[in-house]
Amino acid sequence: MSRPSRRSRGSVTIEDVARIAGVSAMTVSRVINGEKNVRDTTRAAVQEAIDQLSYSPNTAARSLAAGQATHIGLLYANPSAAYLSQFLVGALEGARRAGCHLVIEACESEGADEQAEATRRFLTTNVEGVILPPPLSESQPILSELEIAQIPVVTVAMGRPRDNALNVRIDDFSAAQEMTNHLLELGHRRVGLIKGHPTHIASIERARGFRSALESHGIDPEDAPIEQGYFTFRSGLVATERLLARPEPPTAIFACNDDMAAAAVSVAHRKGLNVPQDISIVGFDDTAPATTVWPELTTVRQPISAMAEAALELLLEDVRERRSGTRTGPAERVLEHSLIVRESSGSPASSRPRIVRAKP
Amino acid sequence: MSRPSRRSRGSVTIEDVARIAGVSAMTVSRVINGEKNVRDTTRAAVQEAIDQLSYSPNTAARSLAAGQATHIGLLYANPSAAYLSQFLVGALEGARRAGCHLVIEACESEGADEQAEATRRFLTTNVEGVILPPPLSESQPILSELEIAQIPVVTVAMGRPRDNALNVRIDDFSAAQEMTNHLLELGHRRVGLIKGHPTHIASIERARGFRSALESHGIDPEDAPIEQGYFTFRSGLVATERLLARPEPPTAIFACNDDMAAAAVSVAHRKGLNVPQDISIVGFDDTAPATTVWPELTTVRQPISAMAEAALELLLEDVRERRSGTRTGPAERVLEHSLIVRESSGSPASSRPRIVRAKP
DNA sequence: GTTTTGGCTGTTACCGCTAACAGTATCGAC
DNA sequence: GTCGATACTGTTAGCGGTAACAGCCAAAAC
Repeated sequence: MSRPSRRSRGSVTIEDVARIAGVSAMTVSRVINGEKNVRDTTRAAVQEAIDQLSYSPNTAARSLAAGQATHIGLLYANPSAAYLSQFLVGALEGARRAGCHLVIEACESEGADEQAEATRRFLTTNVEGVILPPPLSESQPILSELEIAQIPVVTVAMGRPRDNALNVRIDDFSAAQEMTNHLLELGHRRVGLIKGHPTHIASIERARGFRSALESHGIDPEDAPIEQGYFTFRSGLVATERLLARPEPPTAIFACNDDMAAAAVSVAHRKGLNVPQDISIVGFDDTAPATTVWPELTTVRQPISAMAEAALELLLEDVRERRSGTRTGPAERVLEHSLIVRESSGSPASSRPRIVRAKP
Repeated sequence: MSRPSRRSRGSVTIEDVARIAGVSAMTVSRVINGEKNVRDTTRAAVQEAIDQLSYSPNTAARSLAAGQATHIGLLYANPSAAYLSQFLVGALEGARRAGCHLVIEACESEGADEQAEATRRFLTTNVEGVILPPPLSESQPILSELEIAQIPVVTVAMGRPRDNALNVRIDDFSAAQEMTNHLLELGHRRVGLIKGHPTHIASIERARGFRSALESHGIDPEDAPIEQGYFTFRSGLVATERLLARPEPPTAIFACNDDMAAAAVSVAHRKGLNVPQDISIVGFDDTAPATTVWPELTTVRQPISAMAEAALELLLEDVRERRSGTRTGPAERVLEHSLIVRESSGSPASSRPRIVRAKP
């Protein structure tokens, strides 16, 4: 039991593992990093030593020695708070695993010049790659500025991948289709849509999915009540008012995110309509508002945290490849979504009376 | 222009700065870390070299060499998403500056055993200190478990600091008092309160501030309509229903957080009441719901990000002190809050007619 | 048998920074 | 003039890993 050296944290190091396993530190390093060229028996011995000491590598030493990316930027703008916090949790987890730091900054302005300016300012922090969650993933000024700086970028939830780009998304088209089918199968025929922000490709994809589902059920999408929204609660209020003011108001409303769906519920209640008895309302994203309003929203779950992690992974891979000169070009990862049915959707009143009448 | 060494990132190092400034690397290090014992002229020369090269220290090398804390835990449980994301942004910024990593984990369960178990599991990740934002800052099972493990802890928004504890908070009592005064000065006399979660000291402090303000305006707090809430939107709905069902409903409602205030607005609308003409509704925290509902909420701004940063700072200081054996004992930091007046508060109907009548 | 090949492992030299300690210069005190 | 004390600055030796390269050895090729 030798006295630990000067600054030792008393933590388990790769040397300790090497000693126990009877190999060199380098071999342990190889095992940790999953390199091949290590005999199976050796690998097993090392692994056992690692488990025995419950060793975990020091990320600081690791990134220092390997000279890997240490700072990854995350530029965000005011998505819903719920979306952001989930996204941050995922990105953080990925950053911890990779041993890199997240430099996060808000870019709330909408003007092209301000955005470009903010991006340039951001780049002075020496980040080696940038993650752009929506809505900034669609911001041309920012993307151009990053391209000029030759910084690798990964966009999240961008529908139309750029050339040479990294992107993580879900299949918005299919998701919207499934949700619309859910409403149609409940018996709804007049289904309204509150679209998302018009410049977001995700909105366009969701609207396409909506139309496609209607068509496959023999309904002309041209007749469907559709209102423009902007992903904000406020825009949801306006759109819902318009939908309900129509001569033939819809019996179900599909809002392109949960914030707008929550707004729709609020308007419905204000007009004395019960959800889902009088009107079904469904959302998209499965963020906090989906479960804080009453009734809880039927919605599409996006794996937001996982998307953030995937984005970070993709980005780090690209940074490494650029360093070693082995670019593999654009990459896109599409993650799984799922339909979450809660209490805000049900059969329309027009189809329920039949059941009532069927009673003796 | 010598060829850079093997793994060089081509980035500016402390050596480059030292060369330009004509001193040793150690002196540069001293300047960076703000140590005294550096002559002013030397310090200036170094600073100039730093600026000239726009040098920024490599955090990995720094934490490796200094052996400082590298992993700080953040255990959270379902506060409002808005609160969490702001908190994370602040904590992240602090972590980046300090060059440490944030290990964050959710602990949603409410049971004491599950919380203790989750805490123990969390501790296997070798974090050197833990940040507890509300509501976990009040969780006895977690605090006990951390105390057993002898891990430094900083609580956020805990009203009653434990012995030997680090805590960051705002002055909830004064803030609630100011908010209540605001309503009273608008002319309200029947002001209702929706309390926060009963076990949170912050709730108790806010209720105390509320009562104190009433008293100083000659109103008996015992007569004030007060309902219990739990900081959730749902609980706000119930509490508001009760308040408005009273024989003499309040003309103003002070909800102890924004989520409940948003719920109050929603109920008021459902009952056909206009805000603030028929009823004033104010919140607390200034999180996202405050500005997503209509009308926007008058509320108290808590500097959530700054609180997170302060918490991290306090914690790291403590970790360092423990290492060097110079404990300074408990520390608390109280940050400034501010009253944000928006559209959800106004004079009560009963006091407005007088103004109308005063017209010719 | 010798050479080559390729899989596996160890050695060395760092990555960029800082703790600890070892000077060196300056100044006042004796 | 010598001696401490004080203020400043430099040197050395790591922190805990990994890149690059140098072996070593058995199997394959000549």
